[in-house]
Amino acid sequence: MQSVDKVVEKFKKSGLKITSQRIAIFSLLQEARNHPSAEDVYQEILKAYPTTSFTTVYKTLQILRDLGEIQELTLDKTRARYDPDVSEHIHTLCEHCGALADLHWSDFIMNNVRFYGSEKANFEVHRVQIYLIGICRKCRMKKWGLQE
Amino acid sequence: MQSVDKVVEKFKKSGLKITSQRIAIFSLLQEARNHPSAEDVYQEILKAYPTTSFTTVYKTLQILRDLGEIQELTLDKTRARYDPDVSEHIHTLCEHCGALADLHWSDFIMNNVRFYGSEKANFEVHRVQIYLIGICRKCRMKKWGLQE
DNA sequence: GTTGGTGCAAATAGTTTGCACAGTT
DNA sequence: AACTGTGCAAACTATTTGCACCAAC
Repeated sequence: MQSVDKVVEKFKKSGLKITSQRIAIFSLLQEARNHPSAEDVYQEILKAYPTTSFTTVYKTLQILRDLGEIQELTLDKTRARYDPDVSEHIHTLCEHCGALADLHWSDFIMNNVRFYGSEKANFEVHRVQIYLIGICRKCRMKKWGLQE
Repeated sequence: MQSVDKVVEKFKKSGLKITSQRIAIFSLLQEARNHPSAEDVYQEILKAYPTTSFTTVYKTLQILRDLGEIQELTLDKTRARYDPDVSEHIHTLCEHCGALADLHWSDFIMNNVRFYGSEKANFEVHRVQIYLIGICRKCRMKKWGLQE
C-alpha cells in the first residue's frame, strides 16, 4: 500500500470521497504487519473512532483491494485477511498459533514460479500466491521448552 | 487418494464403518479432476444415490481430509474445494471461468520452495501450497476469437 | 445541490452441529 | 447388542446488500 497521501489522491481521482473513517483505515493498514481480517481492522478502528461501523470498514477494504492497494489472502478458510504489502512474497501459516507471517527476500522463488507458470504451463499469470503451512520458530521453541 | 479398496481398509482399521454412500463418495473422488466443492460432490452423488444427504458428504470429506486422503484447497473464498491428489503440485485458478487446475511436473519448484522455507526461514514446513492466479489457455483463446 | 459514504439491520451462503433413527460390525 | 453413520433441520459465522440519512465535494 502506498502512503496515506497517495491513496487519498487515488481515491479523489477515482471520484471517491475522503472521510475521517477512511483516513483511519488507511493509517491503520499502513502500520499493520499482522494480516488483519476485516473484523480485526474494525475492532482496532473502534478504539479511535467508536462510531465507525463494520460495513464501512468492509466496503473500504473492498475498494482498496480493487484498487490494488492491499491484497486479500484466503488461506484462512474462516475469514479473509488483508496484507498492505502487495509485493509478491511467500506467506507462512503456523498451524499451532495461527500466525500468518511474511517471508521476505523470496523474490527469486516467486520469479521462478511465475516463469514456470507462464513458460511451461502456458498460463497467463496475474498473481502468484505461495503458502508454507507448518510450525513457526516461536512455537517450535516452546515445544522444546526453550526460551525464545 | 489411494484406491477405493485401500481407503476402505483404512476406514475399517480406524473403527469407521463402510456404507454405500461412502463407497460412492470414494469412487467419485477417485475420478474427480475438477477439484469439486462439497456441494459439487453432493450433486454428483445424488445422481446415483438420490437419498444421500449433504451432511453425509460433508462429514465424509472431513474424515478423508483428516486421514490425509484428500487435500482441502482454500483459495476459492466462497467454498472449500477438494483434491484427491495429495501430492504437492501447483494449482492454477482462472479469474475468468473459475477453473481450478493442476500443474503437473512441478516437483522441482515445490522442492525449491520447501527448501527455501526450511533452510532460509527456519520454518518447519508441513505443506506447501502454490497458486497461480490469472487466465487459462481456453479463456485466452476465446478472448482472441480463436477456436480451441 | 449532487453524488457518494455511513451505519443499521436484514439477507445470503457456506459451514457446522444436535439429535433421532437406521445400518454396520 | 454396541456403536457409528445418516439425514433432517437448525445454529452459526463471515460476507454481502438495501436503504434512509449524512457528509464530502
